[in-house]
Amino acid sequence: MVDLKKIFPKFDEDLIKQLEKIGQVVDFNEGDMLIRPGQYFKQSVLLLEGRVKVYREGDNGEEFFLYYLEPGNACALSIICATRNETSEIKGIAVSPVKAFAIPLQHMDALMRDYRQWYYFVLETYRMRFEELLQVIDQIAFHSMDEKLEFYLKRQFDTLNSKTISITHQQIADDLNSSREVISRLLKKLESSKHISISRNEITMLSL
Amino acid sequence: MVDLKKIFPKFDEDLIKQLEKIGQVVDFNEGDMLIRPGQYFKQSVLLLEGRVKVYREGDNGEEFFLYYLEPGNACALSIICATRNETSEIKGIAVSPVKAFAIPLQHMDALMRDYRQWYYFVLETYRMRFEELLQVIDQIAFHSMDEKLEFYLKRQFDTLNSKTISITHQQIADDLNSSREVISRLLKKLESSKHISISRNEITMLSL
DNA sequence: CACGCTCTGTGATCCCGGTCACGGAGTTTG
DNA sequence: CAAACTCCGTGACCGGGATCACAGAGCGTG
Repeated sequence: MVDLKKIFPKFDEDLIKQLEKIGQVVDFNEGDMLIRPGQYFKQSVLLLEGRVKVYREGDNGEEFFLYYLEPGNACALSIICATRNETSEIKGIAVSPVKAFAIPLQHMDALMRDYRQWYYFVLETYRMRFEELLQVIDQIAFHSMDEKLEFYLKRQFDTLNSKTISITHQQIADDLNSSREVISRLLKKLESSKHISISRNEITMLSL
Repeated sequence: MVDLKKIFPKFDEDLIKQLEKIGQVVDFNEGDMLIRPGQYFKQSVLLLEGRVKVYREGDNGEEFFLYYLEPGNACALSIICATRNETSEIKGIAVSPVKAFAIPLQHMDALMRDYRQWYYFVLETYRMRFEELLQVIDQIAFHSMDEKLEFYLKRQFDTLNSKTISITHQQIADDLNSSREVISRLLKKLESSKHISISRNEITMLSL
């Protein structure tokens, strides 16, 4: 059994016990698509281990990186869509092996009613994601490519919690819905201004 | 007293009575700023009459139109920020005289616990706004100016529920964080392709 | 080691959209 | 009605970023 208490320290014993009773652990491999565009959620999903990259998908198959889900996070949409049986056009891909905790949607009412910490958690989840979307909008509404790139890199270093990340210029271009050449050029600029250093398949932060 | 029941038909008698007991009606004039960037919410706000235009604000005072709040809507952020005493950088301006219903945040716990319809409402509010933000991201991430403009116009016609809207090209440009000249030119194109017709301070939809 | 693959660097070109400059049309105020 | 202001139309220009074309660099595999 997984230690829910460690990953969700704010939940008290009662709630943990209840969750353990009604939910179950699900495993995914790296590269699996946890959240499919247009899918109906039948359960809420809490992330226990691993990392999930969440994209918005455009009409012609373009992708735009939104945010990462990490252990202790819930897929905000799974909670809400779950409560209403709605669908949504986002895509979530495991970028490492993932353990998740699935809670069938029919228990949401009772959890909400009986456990204040649960609805705090749900609301907080939503607030955070909302905030994050607003920041994404900032970037693409008000900033030019070089600033978007910097913001993107900061988030990567930050959430991956490392000074170097393994990624190709093409992948960055995809995440930002731009093109490789542009990203390469801008990375060069960041390198010559001593903010990062570049090598094949890798970018390491010097100072941002 | 306002007829809450008419505006929130999904709420049952008990909930309505409770809301009437703990909340109060607040009036705003056209042009008033209901939601200020950086403000702390002390209450949740439900909209009873009028319309509120919600913007994201950039670092240098730019604005970007996000969505309208209409009667029956709640300011999603006021609900959540309220529960956590957080702030957020969005701006809401009354575009007509507004009646709102304010509920002090200390009652949220009880409402959530005691009234299933209330938390359905809160979650649904959030889901809708989330969805709307995602659509905004679509527009600015994947589409060019003419498509953004079309999307923008559609939303205006749609939410204002009218074939003609009163607005200047400059205002549209501001809402889309673009410039008047560009908007004028694109509107001209839409006019010559018989999708809209233009006159001073007014745009009327022909077919979109 | 040679070949092939993926990833990166760089110039040339093009186009959308932002900016500048200006004139005219419509509306309001004295 | 004349002046002043707001709103709109349009040409000229410029720059960021998308696209194309190609070369070289790094790395794996037979």
